[in-house]
Order: sequence, then structure tokens, then C-alpha cells
Amino acid sequence: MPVSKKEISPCPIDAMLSVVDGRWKGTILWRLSDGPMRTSELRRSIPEMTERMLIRHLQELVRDGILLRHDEGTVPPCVRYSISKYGWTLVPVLETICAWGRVHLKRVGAGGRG
Amino acid sequence: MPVSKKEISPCPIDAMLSVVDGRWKGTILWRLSDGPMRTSELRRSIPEMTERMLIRHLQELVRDGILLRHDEGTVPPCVRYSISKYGWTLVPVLETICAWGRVHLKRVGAGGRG
DNA sequence: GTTGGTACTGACAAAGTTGTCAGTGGAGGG
DNA sequence: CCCTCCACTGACAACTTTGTCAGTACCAAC
Repeated sequence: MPVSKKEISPCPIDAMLSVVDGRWKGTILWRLSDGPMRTSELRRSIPEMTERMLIRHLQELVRDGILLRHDEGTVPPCVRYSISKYGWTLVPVLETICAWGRVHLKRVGAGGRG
Repeated sequence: MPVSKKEISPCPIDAMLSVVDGRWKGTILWRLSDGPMRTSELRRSIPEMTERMLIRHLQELVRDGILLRHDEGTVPPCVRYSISKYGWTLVPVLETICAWGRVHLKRVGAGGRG
């Protein structure tokens, strides 16, 4: 029975990881932690990421309750994304992850595998 | 230029995530945080996981410096894995992740996406 | 009236991860 | 002798995630 990481697992670590897991989700959240942004701004601020992936990640993040989607309802469309109240509870966790990651990066840089 | 999450990325979040990312790594680390274990003990303690995946994850964790591999050198082989000094620095991060995951699990359980 | 911008979708290919299956070598039990 | 256990490997299939490409509807500028 192949188990996808995406389906809800009873393991809290997996549950948390399933929310931030996605090639660009960490980066998206990072950008958004400075304030709301439009889809196209976000896309331009992360040039290596394609629009397709941005939108897919954005939708998952909204579905998970981490982001809020504000649609002005105008034509041409203007959609802004911001971190929800619930999403802000994730930010300190991300900071902890980031702090460890910085140390790890130094470690692997100094004679690790890369 | 397709970018794998496995190669060293300059983003600290990605760097940290690349260490714990793997279908069973969180669980393995969790088990090991109670003390060293033999390969087969570990395998039996996580029945849904195959031996192949266990060994692959174990090797990556050892390569990343998170785990230590003690080989008794006997026949039949007896190999014990334990969390390294460096690996222990990861445990509090995992605990933070886990705490958030627990909250998230409650949230999705109570009317989330199911 | 063609082009460019906006946010987004669908189909599909490429790449990455996980699962399945068979096999290694030697000790011990029936 | 045959089978099981041990830690582990290799080949390969199945599945998941990412990337590429084309297209939607509408407005504004040229």
C-alpha cells in the first residue's frame, strides 16, 4: 500500500512536513512573511520558479489554511496572498528550521558531501 | 534547470528539510531518540516501512552526520544505529515541528479537508 | 485588431522518490 | 542438507512531484 506524504498521516512530524513540503513553499512563505503580495510579484521575486508551480503551491497553502487569498474581483484580475492568522503560527517553526539549516549549511560547506 | 531538493540549496529551510525529508526519516529519528537500535529492531518497530527504505534512509542520515553506525563486525552481522552529537541538535527542531504538527492534526481532524 | 498583462487551467513529459523482488555470505537449528 | 536470520545491494516498476507548453477571458495601449 504505497503511502503518499500528501495524505494525512497520524504522525505530527509528517503532518507538519506535508504543509511546508514542496519545492518552493519555504521560499514563498519567506517572501510573504514580509507582507502580502500579488501572484505576479511573487513570481517575479522567485525567478527560478515557474508560474505553474507557484500557483499549485499557493493553492495547497490556501487549502491548508496557511495563506489567505484576496481577490479584488476586478478585470484584469488582481489577487493578493497573505499569511493567515493560523499561518503565522507556522512562522516561528520555520525560523527554528531555518536556524538549524544555517548551521547545517556551514557544516556541509566546510568539508561535507557537496 | 530542474532542481532537486536533494542537492545542497543555499536556502537554510531547504537545507534542513533535505535532511528530514524522506517518507520515514521523521519516524526513524523518533524511534532512535529513545536510544540506539539495531536495523532489524527498527524495521520491526515500523511495520509499514520496507527494509529497503529503512536502509536507504539510514544511509542518508549517516551521510548527513545525523546518525552513527556501530558495526560489531561479527557474523552474523550486528549493526546498531544511534543519534550522533550533531544529530541531537536536530531533535529540538523536530520537537518544534512535532508540536505544530499536533495542533495541525487537530485542526484538520476537526472539519479540515479529510 | 494585434499585442501584452492578469490569474489561472489542463494535458502531458521529465525527474525524483518509494516499493517490490531477487540475491549475497556465513552461522545456527532441525 | 535445507531453511532462517542478519545487514545489505542491485535492478527495476510504480507512483509522486515538477516542469513545459498551450490556452482561457477580459481590458488597455498602440
